[in-house]
Amino acid sequence: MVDTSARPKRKLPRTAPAAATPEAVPSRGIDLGPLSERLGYVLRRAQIAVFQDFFASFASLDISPAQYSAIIVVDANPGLSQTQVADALGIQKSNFVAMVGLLERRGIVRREASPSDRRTYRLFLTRQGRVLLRELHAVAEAHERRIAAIIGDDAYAALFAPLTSIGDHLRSVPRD
Amino acid sequence: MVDTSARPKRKLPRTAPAAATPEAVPSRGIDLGPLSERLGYVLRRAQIAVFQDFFASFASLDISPAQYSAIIVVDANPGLSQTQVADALGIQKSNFVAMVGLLERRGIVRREASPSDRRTYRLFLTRQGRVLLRELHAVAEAHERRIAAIIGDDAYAALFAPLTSIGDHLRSVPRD
DNA sequence: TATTGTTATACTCTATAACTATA
DNA sequence: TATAGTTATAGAGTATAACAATA
Repeated sequence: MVDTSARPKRKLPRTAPAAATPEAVPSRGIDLGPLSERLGYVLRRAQIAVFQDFFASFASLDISPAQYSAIIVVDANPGLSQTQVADALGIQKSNFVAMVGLLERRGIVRREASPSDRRTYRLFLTRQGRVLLRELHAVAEAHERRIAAIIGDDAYAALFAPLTSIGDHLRSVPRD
Repeated sequence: MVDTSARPKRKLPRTAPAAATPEAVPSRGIDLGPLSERLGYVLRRAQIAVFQDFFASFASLDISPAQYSAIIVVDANPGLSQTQVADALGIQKSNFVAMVGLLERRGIVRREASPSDRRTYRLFLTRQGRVLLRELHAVAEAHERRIAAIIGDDAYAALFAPLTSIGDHLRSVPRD
């Protein structure tokens, strides 16, 4: 689930030379009407901007938001199965396979065969993965501070509770 | 730009029968560590939840968030060119072509040849489009009230300024 | 030369089905 | 029968290149 848009393209395009800036900035000279009072629109714009800053911040480490979240969950819960981590992140286990494979090839995550259930792998960070994670956290915190600087520390801190609440509770609300 | 993820698939899948619920809910039994203090993560989760509610709300009218935003901009700025509307929404003009075509075929938007510049079309809502827009706004407002009910009216109202600010200003912040 | 609308194309993310090997 | 990991595949969104008509 947690992923997308602001997406810098990884591979070099075959017919195209090189990506400039992803997710172009909407022009500000045109009346957006009631759009600025629609939370979905405002939320989406903010999320794209934050992800763009995230991508720019982590470009040198070549880590995406989705990878960062997976590394964090594996670190906080060593030994979880791929399915458990995928569920925790809200992504399909089938789509998680390639990501674990990549993190494993990069020496960040380790798959360990479970002794009790030979169908499952238990996931751990490698030592190198833990070192990387410290670095990632430092970059992420600078990124957070950059956002806080825009809107002020109090407004920044005040965003978490309502946004988390929306993410947690909206799905189950009945439609009328 | 403004669009995506929570995406109910429109067309019926060819190899697959039917989509159940898009963007699965992350399990809440696992420690997410510092992820819950990363604004990007929280923002993304909230945005997906809000878009899911939006899709559910507008399913019967078959209008996506991107279409809704385009209809609003055309209504608020009658006679803009496709390129201008695409720029205002932050989407590529090439990707806007199909959307205008669809809205035109559905009788919501009208393309009118510009008398002064024969390369451009001026976009307008049809009468039917304006009727639809009123309906869309009513549904959208119910959707907004549903969100406000989760976190309270004050917290809801307080989200707009900081989120808009982040969306407007983050892109131009220099990296260090 | 530059721009508008357009087509074609590639890549990413997401969702589902189906397979295998286990349980 | 059911589940874990995997593969294959389809659909949607987005980015770029290139073209014809026009400026």
